[in-house]
Amino acid sequence: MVMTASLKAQDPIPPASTIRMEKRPFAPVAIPTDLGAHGATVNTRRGETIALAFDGNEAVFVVRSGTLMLTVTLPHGLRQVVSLFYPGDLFRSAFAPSDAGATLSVVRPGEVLRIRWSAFSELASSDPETTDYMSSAIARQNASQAIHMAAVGRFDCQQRMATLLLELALRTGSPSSCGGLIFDVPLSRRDMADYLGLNADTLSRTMSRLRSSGLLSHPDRHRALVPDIADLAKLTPAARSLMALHGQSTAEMSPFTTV
Amino acid sequence: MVMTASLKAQDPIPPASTIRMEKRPFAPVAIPTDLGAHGATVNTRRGETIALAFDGNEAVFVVRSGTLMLTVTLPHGLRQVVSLFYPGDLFRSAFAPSDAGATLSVVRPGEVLRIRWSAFSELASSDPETTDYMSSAIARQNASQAIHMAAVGRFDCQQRMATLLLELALRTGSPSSCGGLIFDVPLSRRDMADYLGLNADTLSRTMSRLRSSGLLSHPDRHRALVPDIADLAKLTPAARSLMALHGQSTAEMSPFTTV
DNA sequence: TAGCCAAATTGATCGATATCAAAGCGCGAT
DNA sequence: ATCGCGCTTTGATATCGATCAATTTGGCTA
Repeated sequence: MVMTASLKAQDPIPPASTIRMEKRPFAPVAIPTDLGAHGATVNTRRGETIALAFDGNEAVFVVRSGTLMLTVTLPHGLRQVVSLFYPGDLFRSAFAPSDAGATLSVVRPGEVLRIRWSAFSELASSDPETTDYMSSAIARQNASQAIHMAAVGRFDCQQRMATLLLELALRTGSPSSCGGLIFDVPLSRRDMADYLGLNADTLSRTMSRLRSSGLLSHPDRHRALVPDIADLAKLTPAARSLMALHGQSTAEMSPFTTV
Repeated sequence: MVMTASLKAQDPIPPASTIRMEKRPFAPVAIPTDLGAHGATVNTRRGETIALAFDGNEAVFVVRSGTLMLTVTLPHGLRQVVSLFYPGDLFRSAFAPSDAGATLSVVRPGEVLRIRWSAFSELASSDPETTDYMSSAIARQNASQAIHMAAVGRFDCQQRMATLLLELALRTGSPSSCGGLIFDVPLSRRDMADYLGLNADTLSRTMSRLRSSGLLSHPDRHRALVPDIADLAKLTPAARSLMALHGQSTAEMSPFTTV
């Protein structure tokens, strides 16, 4: 097949000299169980926009299930999906820039905890469990954002696509009956493109290419099946980092000793 | 002049419908004065790499003066400057992704406070001033990162360049004797390019274009003079957000009522 | 001051991705 | 079940920025 040629894998050359940190796998800290008592539980519907402030107060959102997305829209319709929030993630409304058309919206329905910032910060200063949860969630998310930044700034089209798919697979994937990993792709093509800093047409093309090379298939429009996740991982320079970041959150599947 | 034609300004159309937040200018919270007692003061030299961990412990770095930069380097030499840290900013080593060749280095010499994370987090849970400082610094930096993300993901070459220059001007600029704003450009062309997700050659070209159109001049290599900051602001869709973010940190200069 | 090396500039060319346009398809509404 | 709209796919073409290569500049050392 013609297009297979362009699907070259990355040389697995780790830039050893530039790695200054020892391995520090992110030990995920669980959401404190009693956090729900301090705010409202919101059942989110797909596509819904979540108001960043309520009653004029700043808020914190804790994702219990489902997926949220933070977008900014600058003049001329320049739209960028800044980050995705998965279960365990935390978002404070002050993280959104002012004057940038920031919105928080739902890409995968689920349950979100909404807590006033004043209440949350007070709790955080008295309850160590909440403090730990907050700092570890923020640290993990910042690290994740750094990878995302590198992908958008430096990867080519296919690398970006592979990065997103791997991220989704690691975060929300589960082993499928026919081997491989199956996961939701709750974002529209446009949202994915805006997340990756690409044009939606180009993204669609790239996805078709991955599909026709057998790395990926679509049981239905918002679902993806990756027969061999290691093959996908070979396509993105961020594979190792991504696995260090979200690898063990879904501990039941990890055929990653090969990579 | 021929090239002036391509220097078209942005229509100042605010995407009103997408702005969901009221104006919330970031009130900068000062670095607690007694923070120095809990860690070491490091005098940074230009180009120096700052070890992210010391004695095998995680650390927090608080920038008192000068500028730091966080870089990741993924396989194939893909290098991305993730963010810049200015006075008042705070960086925790766990914010750097693992397996991504992350380094923290000095672009502008100054003074950095280095505190063990264990000591800092303990302090943060007992001292409200530190708590406030930490959360507001992190919030501001996250918002800043969102803008940066949009710039790298969606802006063209000139818009990115203007965004960086405006950021530097707002953060570190001071009024010059000949009118206008003068500021250090401590980054090399390559660092700027890696910050903006551009090629260094392209960046140099863009800069020459700005220079020859009179928007910018270079008294010397690492210094820039912007005669009219409003003209520069017109070139980036992120002008308003940037000004909301760092505008008032240098309160003495703000001829921005025009924008 | 001369000499050397790295950084920056500039030009010529190429290519990846954006753009524009036309089908195709799926999903919700009636 | 059918209709209609919006999302997606795919093709043809244009374009911006990357790449490659040749100078030029600047800073540092001897």
